[in-house]
Amino acid sequence: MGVSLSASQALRLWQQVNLAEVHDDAPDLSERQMAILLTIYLDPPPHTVRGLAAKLGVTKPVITRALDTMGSHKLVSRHRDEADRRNVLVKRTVDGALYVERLGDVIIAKAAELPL
Amino acid sequence: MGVSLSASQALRLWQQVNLAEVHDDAPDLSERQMAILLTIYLDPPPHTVRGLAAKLGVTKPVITRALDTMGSHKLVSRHRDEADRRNVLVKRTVDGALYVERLGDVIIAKAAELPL
DNA sequence: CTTGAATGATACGGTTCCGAAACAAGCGTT
DNA sequence: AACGCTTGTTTCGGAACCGTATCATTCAAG
Repeated sequence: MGVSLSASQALRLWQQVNLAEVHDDAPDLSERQMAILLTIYLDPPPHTVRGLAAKLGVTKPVITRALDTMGSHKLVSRHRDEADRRNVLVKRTVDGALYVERLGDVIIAKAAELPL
Repeated sequence: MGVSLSASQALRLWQQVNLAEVHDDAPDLSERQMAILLTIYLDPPPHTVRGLAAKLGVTKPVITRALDTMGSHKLVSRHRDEADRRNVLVKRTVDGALYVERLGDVIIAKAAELPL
């Protein structure tokens, strides 16, 4: 169970992927935005503002603002929960799925290049 | 040569490490700041503003501002190059080394927890 | 109904960041 | 000394983000 990494490999991987992301034209996401985006795409729905805030250990406005920004980039979308109209359900988008998929490819590629 | 990751593992690793970083009290670094910090700590010196800008593919003010912020957090330090006083040499700090070391530990731990 | 709790969004003052342009300082050559 | 060239910083208006507090809407229970 698990993937074994040396300290050198772990940090080099982090550097290489971050360098690749910075080099790209893709929108630079903050750590918080990245955590939100990946949680939406990896964890089972539904995803609410409150739930995301709890999972990240941050306040609700942080989530609202991050969704504003990522929504303007079409990475996520918001919909009222018709069952309980207080809730906002955060959902995936085509662009967001492409972004996440591409990120995964970069991580895999950089991991494959790591020296032993 | 290299570490083999599935798409699911790669993305889950990225999520878990980002979640851990967000949850921490440690200063939230942007992707660019992270790339700079790791380059300073992993790549051989000397590190200049111009060199970092070239490696990241960004303009010099981006580096200056990132060094301002990270310097205020004591993660890096700046020193004039006495051989050529136009240059600024970016150097490591004790706090920065601790930050990087801790990050490496988190990555290793999260990688070890990945399901097959 | 009305009240209270829950959920998201918004307002506020302050900080950081952006890209582009202008600036300041140091070097090397003449 | 004076000129270009390199290096790093600063400035500018505009945007994003922070934490705290407040607001608006909705639900659910009395």
